[in-house]
Amino acid sequence: MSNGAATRVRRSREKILAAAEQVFLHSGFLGANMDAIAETASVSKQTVYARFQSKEALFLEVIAAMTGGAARAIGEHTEDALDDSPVRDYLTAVALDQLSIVMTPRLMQLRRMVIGEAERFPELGRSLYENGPLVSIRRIARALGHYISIGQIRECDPHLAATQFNWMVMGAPTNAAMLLGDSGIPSQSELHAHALEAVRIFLSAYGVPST
Amino acid sequence: MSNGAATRVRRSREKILAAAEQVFLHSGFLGANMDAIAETASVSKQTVYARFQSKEALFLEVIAAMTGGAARAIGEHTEDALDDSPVRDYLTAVALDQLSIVMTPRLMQLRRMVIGEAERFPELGRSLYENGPLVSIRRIARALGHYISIGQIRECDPHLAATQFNWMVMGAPTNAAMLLGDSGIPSQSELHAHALEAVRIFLSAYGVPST
DNA sequence: ATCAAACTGGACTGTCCAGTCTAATCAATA
DNA sequence: TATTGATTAGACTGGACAGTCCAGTTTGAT
Repeated sequence: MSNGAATRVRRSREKILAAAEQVFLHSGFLGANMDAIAETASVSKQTVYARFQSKEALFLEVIAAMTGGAARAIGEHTEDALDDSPVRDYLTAVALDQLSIVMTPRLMQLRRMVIGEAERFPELGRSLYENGPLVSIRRIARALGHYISIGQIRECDPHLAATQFNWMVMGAPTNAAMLLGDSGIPSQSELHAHALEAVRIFLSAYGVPST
Repeated sequence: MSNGAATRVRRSREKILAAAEQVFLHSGFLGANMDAIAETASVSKQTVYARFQSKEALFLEVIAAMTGGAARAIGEHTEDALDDSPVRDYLTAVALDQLSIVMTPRLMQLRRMVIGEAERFPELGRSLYENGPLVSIRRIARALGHYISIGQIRECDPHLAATQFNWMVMGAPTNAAMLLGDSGIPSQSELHAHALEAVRIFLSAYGVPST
């Protein structure tokens, strides 16, 4: 095999990323300490700097990896397959999926940190917005377009309606989690009830009476 | 007069608080620099430490003052006086008021900072939550209770309904502003349209058909 | 004019930390 | 076994910064 060294490099790289994620999420960018990251990764500081140019570069990679991971997770679920089920079922499934994927301590910590660093690293906020909420909204808008065309949803701007729906579902839990910490994340059953209620409200405004 | 010195003390105190607000909002707790605060306040560092025990104490006072100020601003408006106007008018007024008070760069920066420091200073997040959203929700819940009793709103849990309404109004703009920075704050006309639509949706779900 | 409290500028201390350097060790290949 | 590249421990540099100290000045009241 000609990959002995390469494997070692990849492994230490991953250990460092995992450690950095943990430390950064807990302490923020300025509060994090490169010695602590190296120690958490069980790696020498030198190795950290062999893999990553600087604290800032490491930080950006950690955030990019987490943001990308979350986007992929959202993308995998609910892959439009439900197009021929009733609107109510589709919306309910989307709402539950999103809540269960996003409302985790890890992603809420990521979000808190990105918001906190929005002044220093504005591109992170934009990236998280575009890879998170915006992706979901676009997907929902596409589905709503379909449901409008088959008469299960009133005529309306699908993107606006999708935006409304998205934040009806995500707004309350997200904001509570932002300000109250992980203990502000609602329980599974609360989230479930909240999702059903959001769908009910949305359909009573945008649904077609007949159905 | 026996207040010469006292006046001076109060004035320098206010200059320091104003400067600290500016610097902290821009750089966060760790990123802020006490020398910069003193210089911005046109005051010597010594004076800063004569008024405030430490960086942390100053930070906490700044946040407390801003949080309290915002809470007061929300409290002053919409002082329940609208109890005998139609629900639609009341909800519209509340929504517009809240958006215009809260969706300002200054309060959005405060919110970003509190979220970013949620790990270090959890009590700030709780305080902002209780003095902000929770106050509004309670007020709306009280009003909804009234409207339920006079038959303009369906039977329901007023607190839950108020929570839904609050986040339908505030969720989308707030979250955009958190991740996208001040440029993510919607324009006045967008906010206006958004408020009207939120009221429409809410009433189609919770309103009484007759009216 | 005198006094006391507030204030100033700036030097100073101690600490923390990003990033570098060195000399030695370890692991895989050939 | 010899070579090569990855890794390690830990010392070190330089800069930033919270908080203190001091010696002198300003301010307002008596």
